Amino acid sequence: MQLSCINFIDMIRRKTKKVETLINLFEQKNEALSVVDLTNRLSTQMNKTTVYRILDRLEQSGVVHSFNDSNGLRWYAKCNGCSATKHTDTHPHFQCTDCGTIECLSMEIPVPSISNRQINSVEIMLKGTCERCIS
Amino acid sequence: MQLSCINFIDMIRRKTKKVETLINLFEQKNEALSVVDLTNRLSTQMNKTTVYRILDRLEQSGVVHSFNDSNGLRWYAKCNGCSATKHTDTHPHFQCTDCGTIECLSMEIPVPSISNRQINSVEIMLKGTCERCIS
DNA sequence: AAAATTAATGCAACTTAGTTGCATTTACAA
DNA sequence: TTGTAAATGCAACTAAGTTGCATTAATTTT
Repeated sequence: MQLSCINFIDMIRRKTKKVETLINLFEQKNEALSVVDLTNRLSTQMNKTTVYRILDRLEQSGVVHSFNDSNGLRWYAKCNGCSATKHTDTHPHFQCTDCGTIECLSMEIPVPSISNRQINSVEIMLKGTCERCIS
Repeated sequence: MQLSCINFIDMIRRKTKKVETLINLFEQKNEALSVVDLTNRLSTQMNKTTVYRILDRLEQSGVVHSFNDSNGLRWYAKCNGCSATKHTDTHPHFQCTDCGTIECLSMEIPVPSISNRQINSVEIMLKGTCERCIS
């Protein structure tokens, strides 16, 4: 288990088993997870309302961040170096239009500033074919 | 009326009044329009199913493109230089977190390629405070 | 111009992601 | 061990978006 996982658990208020279950899922891969997928996979272990609420708490704590894909579905992915007060990890995502998987990319994409407007966050979604589906 | 409006009408199969009504709304400003907003504003003139279907046809014809905001709502904005077969206008958008307005930006944001993956489209959403709300 | 054909529209019912209120249970501190 | 606050389950709800089917409107054909 990585160091970040320990931080995860420290950040949130109560270290319930269900919270740990969700955190472990995020630790497994560097992929985003859709809420629909999570509620399905966890349907025997917890109520869907609980899934929504734990994800919400994890986001408030800076453990994960959320975004919506082009189908309007909500996804969550773990943050790197964020906290409850400082959400700075705004990495781009890559969604494979074949299998639907969303990867988190570590690259930095510089965005020019715009006159008369204040930019607070940047959401970048690249779409195409992933490593597995390309071959 | 701009030239593009004439092209708009030529692209789709039938130039019904309702189609023209929608196209005119997109011509008025360089802003994206949410489907929710459109169905509300047009509720006395046409059924919401019709709004959805006209928008769908306009997108198929390359007249507009759609995307989802971070609340999962669908938005449409007019394309520049697209057709039914060639969708190349992938300009970034700017959403004001105060008033919710989404502007289309004409800037080009270069995105580096990624190894072992094929990128087909790029969706960029900048979020912050717009010209009107900043003052 | 009338008939035939095809596309567009309205309406109602439906699907599904996400939310809310409230009662109950669990975790932690005193 | 008891009290308190947070976490959970459940059921009902909201709202965006979709579907099937009957009807209407626009084009084409005769």
